[in-house]
Amino acid sequence: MEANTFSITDLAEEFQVTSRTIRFYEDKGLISPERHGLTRVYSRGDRARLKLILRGRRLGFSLQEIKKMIDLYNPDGEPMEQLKYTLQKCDDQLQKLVEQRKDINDAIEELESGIADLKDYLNARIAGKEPAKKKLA
Amino acid sequence: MEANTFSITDLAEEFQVTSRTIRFYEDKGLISPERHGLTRVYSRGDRARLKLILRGRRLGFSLQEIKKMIDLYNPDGEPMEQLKYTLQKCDDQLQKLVEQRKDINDAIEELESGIADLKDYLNARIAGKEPAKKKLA
DNA sequence: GTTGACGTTTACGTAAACGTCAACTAGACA
DNA sequence: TGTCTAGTTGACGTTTACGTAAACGTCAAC
Repeated sequence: MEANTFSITDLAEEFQVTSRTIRFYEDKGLISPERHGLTRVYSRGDRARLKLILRGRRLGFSLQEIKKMIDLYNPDGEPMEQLKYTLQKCDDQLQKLVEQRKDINDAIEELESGIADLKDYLNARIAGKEPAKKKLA
Repeated sequence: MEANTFSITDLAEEFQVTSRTIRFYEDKGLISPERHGLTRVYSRGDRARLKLILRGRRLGFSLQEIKKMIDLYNPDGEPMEQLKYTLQKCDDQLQKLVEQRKDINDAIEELESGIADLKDYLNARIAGKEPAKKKLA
């Protein structure tokens, strides 16, 4: 059977983050493992929560946003509010990402044509040996 | 005829940046206008250089990288070195942007499917909430 | 002679997400 | 007992691209 508790390095290794990062998340209130003395002991729930945090990060959410989504989740109550909040945030983030993608696509296009121009110019210089000195845009 | 010199606010307005930003670029050695007394006076060349800087920013280059590209440009010498450097940097940046785009596309996909799931779940909850009574769209 | 617009400098603040370092402790092993 | 390892805390450092404030100069207009 798999373990039911984990050390900080267990999780750090599993998810490829530093233990400092995990402690940082704790500082920010995103996760709060139990303690045996001073030592942090992570439950399966904590592990799942960390997974969620990292997933949120991958999707481009800020730690604050992630914290809100998690805070809102109350196992006793209706999950509606949390889900609605999360859904809204996801929609927002989706918009942001779509815009970013557009910006990046534009930049890529501009770069590609710029690169092509540069290459042409360099090739011409090499081929023509010494064409006239011209000004670049 | 158009003006041959510009004040800092001229350029700030033309390119939609704050004068603070332009001074910041000067701090970083990206541009160095003449002075009349203390006041900065920008030539057409300075203006063109600023344009290049902002273009570089749009394409996602750091100010450091932009500085190197500009520093390398020596009007007296062969432009080959500068062009090669710039070309290399453009290629690198292109790679970075392509990777970023991929990450963003992945995130968008994940978000979209997540959103769909959430919506399904919410709709199911709403539908099941008061089964025989009302139906909420 | 004062107002207002614009300019200058220096210097500290901001945001995000950690990294780095020093100093300390607790437990395990020999 | 001593040493190792793993863990802890707190505080400060890093990066990038500026923003903001303080305190002052300059100049033309009214």
